[in-house]
Amino acid sequence: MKDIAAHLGVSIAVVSYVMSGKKGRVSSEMEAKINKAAKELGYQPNLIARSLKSGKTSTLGLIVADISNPFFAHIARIIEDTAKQHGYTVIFGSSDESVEKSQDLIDTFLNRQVDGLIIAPPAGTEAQVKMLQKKKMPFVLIDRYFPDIPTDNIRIDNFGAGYAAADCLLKSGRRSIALISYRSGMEHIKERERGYRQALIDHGVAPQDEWQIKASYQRLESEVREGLARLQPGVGVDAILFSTNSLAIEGLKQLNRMGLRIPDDLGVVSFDESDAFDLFYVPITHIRQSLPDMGMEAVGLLLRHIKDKKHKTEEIVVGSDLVSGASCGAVATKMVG
Amino acid sequence: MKDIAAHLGVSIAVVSYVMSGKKGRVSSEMEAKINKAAKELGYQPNLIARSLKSGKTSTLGLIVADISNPFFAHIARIIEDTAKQHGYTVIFGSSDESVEKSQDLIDTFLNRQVDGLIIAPPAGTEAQVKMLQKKKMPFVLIDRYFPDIPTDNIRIDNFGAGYAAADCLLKSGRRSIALISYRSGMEHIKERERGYRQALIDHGVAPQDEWQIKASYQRLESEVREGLARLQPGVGVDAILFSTNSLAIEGLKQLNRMGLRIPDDLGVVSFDESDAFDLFYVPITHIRQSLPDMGMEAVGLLLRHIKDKKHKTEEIVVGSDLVSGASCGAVATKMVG
DNA sequence: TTGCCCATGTTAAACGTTTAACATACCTTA
DNA sequence: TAAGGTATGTTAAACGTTTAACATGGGCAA
Repeated sequence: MKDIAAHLGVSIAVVSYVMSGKKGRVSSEMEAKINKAAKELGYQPNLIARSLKSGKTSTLGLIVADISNPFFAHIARIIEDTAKQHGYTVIFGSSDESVEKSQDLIDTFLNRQVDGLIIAPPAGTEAQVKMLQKKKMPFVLIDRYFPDIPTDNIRIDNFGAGYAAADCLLKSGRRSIALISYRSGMEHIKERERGYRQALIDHGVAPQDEWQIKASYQRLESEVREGLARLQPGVGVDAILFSTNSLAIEGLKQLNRMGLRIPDDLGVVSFDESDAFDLFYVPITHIRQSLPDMGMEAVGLLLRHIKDKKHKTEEIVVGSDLVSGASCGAVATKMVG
Repeated sequence: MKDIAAHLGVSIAVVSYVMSGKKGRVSSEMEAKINKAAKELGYQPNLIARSLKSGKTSTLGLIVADISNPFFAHIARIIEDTAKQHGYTVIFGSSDESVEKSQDLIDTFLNRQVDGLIIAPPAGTEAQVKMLQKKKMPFVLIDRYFPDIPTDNIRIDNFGAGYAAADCLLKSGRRSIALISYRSGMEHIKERERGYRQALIDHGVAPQDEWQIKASYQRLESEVREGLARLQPGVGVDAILFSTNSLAIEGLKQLNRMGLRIPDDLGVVSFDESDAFDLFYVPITHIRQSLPDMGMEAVGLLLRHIKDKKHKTEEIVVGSDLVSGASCGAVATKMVG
């Protein structure tokens, strides 16, 4: 801008007026001259300076458990696109379900003056969420949420989805159904568990504690292995419900290794999507969450909150549906394609 | 900082000196007082202001074809981690293999004053790359590269990998081997094609033009379908080599639909990794690129280039290997696990 | 005692924008 | 013709840092 002003022998202010598109502030001849000079000199605005002045960065921070997990990668893509449509750029970080990394990322993003945050919060980060609220930093939670802390959040009907998943297995005649989930105790997982239990009860099956296997994010492989050993699938239980895609992928690998056939020896249903579910020798029935809706709603809600700081908190439930493969068991009737 | 200075009745400068860790510039009592006040008042540095002054943002821009593609999502994760270790944050964007979107992202990132860029460039973006060079903006290319433009870049030995992939099929007794790849004409794909052809020739098989199917990124499904129809797999060709994971996923879905059995009716090898390859009814033999190396080297090289603008360009070839499944055809001898 | 140096703190300019407040000249209108 | 309005440009302060240059006072050597 300085160069343009000097080149034309005018003040920096008038250049700024035309560059920032203020109408009616400068004559049209001057505007033309300045635009011409700007093009010639290849002017590009310095967004950092702009941000410093305006206090806005047009940047959103995205914190997920792991960007390389297809579930989050897919959401990230939607968020990126939606944010761009509104002139925002996204910076991201992976928390690995760690409280410390999450705090670290939040601090980093705050220091970088992001305008808002989209977070899939790890278990145990209630304090971080409250801190954001105290600082009046706009944010929305996705996928997970804290029932005791009212916040903007986007999620599916986890109870209903858990119910539908178990229901599918029960309707196929399965009676002893295991649930493999994360140990974290996050509410969305608990809801899925509740849905699963209710479905069992509604079908006259008493849920057994030993059917519920918990694995930790950090030691997925070994704990899934131990869990499966305890379950004795095919003998002890006749079906398994996985509450996330990563659990299912790991579980299916091990079931393959154990030589179990699905759905003959064992019925299987999972949450989330994966190319592997579609291409498995029997397509895996799974709960599909509407990731486009989740991402778009998250950005939309966040931007509304950024623009109107007094915005009351909203909880948005987006769609999910059961995609029928043949892994439940009733091959003939369930196959969809 | 202003608050701290006022609170202590000192100048802003001395606060700045201790906050930015300048040693020997301020007495230790003063330093202690200021640190205490900073903690009490919850001071957090404004990185935007810092950046404006220093001209450095400690931010890297990452441009990939699609962050929701597991290949790029995985690289993104490595890059994120490596960048964080060095105090850098990553902003990302997906080009969808579009020249315009790529230009758009580059412009956005430059305006945001990123310190450097990591780019998987779409076909036809030579001019963009040259523009970056003219502006002396540090960047490194990953996965793809332009043979006519010397740039920092990280890639695998695409010729060797293509050769190894085809070799595996040939050694299993396949003679008519199709290659399905992207139409883009990017050098890394061409190299894979050259490797494939050379392997055929070395095994005394004359490559047929009609064995080479090209699909465009934007119309993947229909063009793969048409390509497969022309190939008549199982009749016209006895094996298919896919040059990327997305092509393979799409292709395998359609082969399933066509009722073809692998490896009995058709041998298959793919590039890249996927959970679906491991969990397919027969594990898919594939070329695994060392993503950790690619990501870490990319960040390392970029930071070297940022620190030393006179750094001469480097081309780094990272490892790749053939992960044997049973999809080549020689089930008995090839199975690995 | 004088003169210097050193340690420590302050002042002010700068980074690239934005924008309120001011200045100027011209045009109306009565 | 005078008063007021309008159109257009300039000045300068501000955003939150950093840092060169300057100021001050005390300690030390000769």
